[in-house]
Amino acid sequence: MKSGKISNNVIRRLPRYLRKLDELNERGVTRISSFELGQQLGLTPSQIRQDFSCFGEFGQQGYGYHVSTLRGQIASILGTDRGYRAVLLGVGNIGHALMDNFCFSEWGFHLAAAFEVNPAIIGSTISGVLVRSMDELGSYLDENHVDVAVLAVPKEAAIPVTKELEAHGIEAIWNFTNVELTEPGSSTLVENVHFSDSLLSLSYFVSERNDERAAHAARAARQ
Amino acid sequence: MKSGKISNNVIRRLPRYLRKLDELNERGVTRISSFELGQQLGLTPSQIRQDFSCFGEFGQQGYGYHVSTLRGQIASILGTDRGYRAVLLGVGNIGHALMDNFCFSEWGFHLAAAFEVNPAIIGSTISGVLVRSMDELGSYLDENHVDVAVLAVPKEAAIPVTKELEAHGIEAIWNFTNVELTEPGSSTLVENVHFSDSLLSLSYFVSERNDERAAHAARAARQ
DNA sequence: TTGAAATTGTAAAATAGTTAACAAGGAGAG
DNA sequence: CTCTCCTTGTTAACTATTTTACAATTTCAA
Repeated sequence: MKSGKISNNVIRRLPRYLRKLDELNERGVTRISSFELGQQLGLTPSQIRQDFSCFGEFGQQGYGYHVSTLRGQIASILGTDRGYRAVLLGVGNIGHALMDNFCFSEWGFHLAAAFEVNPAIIGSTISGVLVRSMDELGSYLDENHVDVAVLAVPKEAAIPVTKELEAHGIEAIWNFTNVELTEPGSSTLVENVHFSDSLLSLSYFVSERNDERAAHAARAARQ
Repeated sequence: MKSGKISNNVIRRLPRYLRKLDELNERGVTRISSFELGQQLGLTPSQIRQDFSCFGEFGQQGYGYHVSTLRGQIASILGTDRGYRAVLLGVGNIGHALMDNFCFSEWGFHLAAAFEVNPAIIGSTISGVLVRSMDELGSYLDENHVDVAVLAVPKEAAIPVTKELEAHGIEAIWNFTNVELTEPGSSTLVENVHFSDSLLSLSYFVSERNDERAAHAARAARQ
C-alpha cells in the first residue's frame, strides 16, 4: 500500500469505478478482474490495480475483486458513509432541477435546506426540502452544522453569497455558477461544475476531428 | 510552436483561460503578462506560456498578451467561431434548465431543436426553441446537419437514444446522464457532465481534510 | 491432492507533464 | 536615440503518472 498524498488523477477516477461497480452489481456480477474492469472502462489493468493499491489490498490473487465488497470500500474512501449535510443556495432552474432530480442521499449526503431570494417560492417545500429566505442563511448556518454548500445562484450573487458562506464557517462549495471562486488566499474547498468548460472542450475535439478529416480529404485530392 | 498531439490537460485549461480573459475584458484590462494571469488562475507563468505556445506565438516580449486578441485566439482554437449546431434530447428538469439558462450562442453553438416523449410539452417553444416529438428524431437528423447532441434524457433512455443518434450520424454527445456511454469500439466523441462524480470528489477532499484535522487533534491530545 | 491457469500488488522502466532558466527582442523613460 | 527593464518562447531539468514485468498466491479442474 502506497502512502502519502494521493494524486488528483486517482481521486477523479474513483467515482467512475464506483459507478461501474454499481452497474455490475445491478447486473448480478459478483466478481471481476482488473483486466475486465479495464476493458469496460477503457483503462489498463495495471492502472486500476495501481489506483486501488493506494488505499489497501482489496483483491485476491487468482480471483480478482469481489464486486460488492470493492464497491463498499471505494464508497467509504469517497466518504459516502459520513452523512455529510448540504444546503442549496439559489432555487432557480438549476437549483430546482438538482432538488427534483439529483439524489443526494444516494451518495450519502443529506440536503437539509434551500435558500432563495424570490418571495414567490420562499416557504414552499420541494422534494421534501423547505425553501427559506436568503436572509436567514447566516443564522441557519450558525445554528446548524453544514458540510457543503451547493451554489446555484445567478452569476452576480456568486461572490457575495460565497463571502457570507465563508463568514459563517462553510469550508466546501459545490459551484454551479460560471464564476471562478477559487481565491489565491482561501482555504475553502471548491468543486466546479462549469457547463461551458465542458462544452468548449467538446467543441475543441469536434473541431480537431473536422480539421483532420479536411486535411485527409485535401491530401487525397492532391494525388 | 510545438507540433503534434496537444495534451488533454492543456485542452481542459483553455476554457478557464477564456473565462478569465472575458472577465479581464469586462473589467477593461487590455494587457496582461503570463505572470499576472498565473497569479489570478493559480498557475505558474511557465505553464501558461507553455500552453499557449502549443498553438502559436500570441504574446509580445516586454509587453505580455493583448487581452482581447488572446481571447479571440483561444476562442477560435476551441472552435467557437465554427457555428456548430446542437439538438437537445430530453426536456425534463435538466434539459429545461439548459434551454432557459445556458447560453449556447455565447459559445458559438446554435440550439436548433429539442426532442421529448412527454406529449404535454411537445409542440411548445422554450427560449425560442421548438420541442418536437422524440419520434421525429431520426427524420430530423437525416434532413438537418447536427454536430452535437445534448443528452438529458432519463437514465433508462440513455443507451437506446444514443444508439439512434449514432445510427443517424451524430458523432459528438454532451452527456448529462449518469450513464457511461463510452463504448470500447465506438468513435463517437462523448463529453460527460457527471454531477455525482463531481460531488464525490468533493466528498473525498472534505473527508481527507476532516481526517487530517482529527489526526492533528489526536497528536495534540497525546502530548 | 496436485498442478496448470489466473490474477494480484508492487518494484522498476518508460512516458508524460510541469517548472526553471535563459537568450532574444520589444517597451518605455529620459 | 539609447539604455534599462520587462516579458516572451523555448530548451533543459525535474517531477509525476502510467505501463511493464514478475514473484507470490489463489483458484479450479482432473
